[in-house]
Amino acid sequence: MESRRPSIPLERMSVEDMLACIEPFTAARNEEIEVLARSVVRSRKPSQTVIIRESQQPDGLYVVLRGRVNLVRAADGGRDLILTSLGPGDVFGESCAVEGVGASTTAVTAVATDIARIPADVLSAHLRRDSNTLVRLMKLMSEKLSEVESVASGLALCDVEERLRRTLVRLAKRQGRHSPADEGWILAPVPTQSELARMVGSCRETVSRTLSAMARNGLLSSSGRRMILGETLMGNSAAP
Amino acid sequence: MESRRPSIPLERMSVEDMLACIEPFTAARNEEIEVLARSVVRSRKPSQTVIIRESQQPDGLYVVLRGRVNLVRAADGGRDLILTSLGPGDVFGESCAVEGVGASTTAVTAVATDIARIPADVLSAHLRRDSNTLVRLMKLMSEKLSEVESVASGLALCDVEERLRRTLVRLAKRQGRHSPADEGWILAPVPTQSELARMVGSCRETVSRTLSAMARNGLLSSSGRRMILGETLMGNSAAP
DNA sequence: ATCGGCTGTTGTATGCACGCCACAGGTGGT
DNA sequence: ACCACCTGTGGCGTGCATACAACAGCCGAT
Repeated sequence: MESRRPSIPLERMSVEDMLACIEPFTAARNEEIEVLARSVVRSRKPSQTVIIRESQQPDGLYVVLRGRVNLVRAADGGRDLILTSLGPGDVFGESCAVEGVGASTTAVTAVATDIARIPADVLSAHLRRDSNTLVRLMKLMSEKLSEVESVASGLALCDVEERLRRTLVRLAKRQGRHSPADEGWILAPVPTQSELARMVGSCRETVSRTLSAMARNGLLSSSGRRMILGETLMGNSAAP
Repeated sequence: MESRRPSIPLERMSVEDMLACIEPFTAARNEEIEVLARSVVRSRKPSQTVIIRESQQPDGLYVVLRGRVNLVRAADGGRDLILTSLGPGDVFGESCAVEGVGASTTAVTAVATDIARIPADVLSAHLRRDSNTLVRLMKLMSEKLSEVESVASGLALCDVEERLRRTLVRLAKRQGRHSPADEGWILAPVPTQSELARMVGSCRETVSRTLSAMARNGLLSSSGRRMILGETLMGNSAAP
């Protein structure tokens, strides 16, 4: 959910500095940051680890320091949909602050990931004292809502190619970097094709076919774990 | 978003009483309710009136008093998706409280509708003074998020019949009433089939066919603007 | 009233996008 | 160098959208 790109990786910063530079804490008072920092628990999770389970109350607010975490809805039959893909600086588990409702999605690491946890009671106490954080948390939620609405409307109104386009653009804007030399955006490491398929609500085979077609048409070029998105793709950001 | 069912219709209550009994204001102090009430503007809108336009900042928080309002994402080509359908007691336009982000959906009346508006500046001032409302507003948003996530995952993972089932159940639980005599839930007035189609991301014809099939199998029975959903349908509320 | 048009609702055929199965390379990680 | 996990491709079945057609209620116009 973040566009900031700190010069030092988050996992090597002090806990205080880390908190101070991520939403929703950027406007919190210093003493509040210190109170929070004292309770933060950091840990490293292997790939495919479930951190929060759907419909259960999360035990705190989590911050992704390194790696990637997917927010997922699963159906019986093994199929599922990745609703959001979170990278360094993003937070999840906000619903621990809202009493009475469990988490709406399952959070599972896509790769080996470093995370930080702020215990639920510590966060709640902080929110009661500092409404700046509360407002910013609400802003985060409204951005997330808008994103999920885009996913939903895309599924209903667009074909696979269009959905894939938008997903790649979103990923590039958040995690990629612009490269004038290659006149495009570099996206690395690219998620696997089956992961992309679970993001756009399709199957691996179709994603493979569609990506090849887009590469043929000069919209992108991929090699190994790198992908370069042409400027043509990045143009349209308005999304139904 | 509400399950309360007041004995008196909202549009006939005093503004103060009306505010006091809807979320997110149920925990607001009395003097705050009065301050808000002084600025509330009520109005009646004909069917198909656009109240809030996507990507534009709403001019206030709206309350549905009577009728129905759809939150919609439109694509070029006339096709669109109804993400949420709001009835009496529901609110929309929360994003007027979050600076910097426009509305994520267009709000349009489905039928002739009475609404009340709380101007954006009055609401913001109130939120700064009373964090109870802020917290409840956040809870509303998280419920909405969860609902939209259900829509998205349904579109990706379920066929039309299953999506229609869930949509009907949602509508019945929110607006319908239980009738032991008919051993089922009475849903009246039912949205038109084309409206249902826009809710489940399908087309009018398919909805018609699917409803007939469900009626044949005894899952529901419909006559005119009334529909009775059998207990069988209402059972499963857990949703991927 | 009567007529015509308009809007909303339901039913039936055709075509296509895309999901599923199967198999063959290719690639990265340890 | 191995093995597990990716990726590319062909074929096939089908759910569902597109399109066409028919009918009922509603309203204003004459």
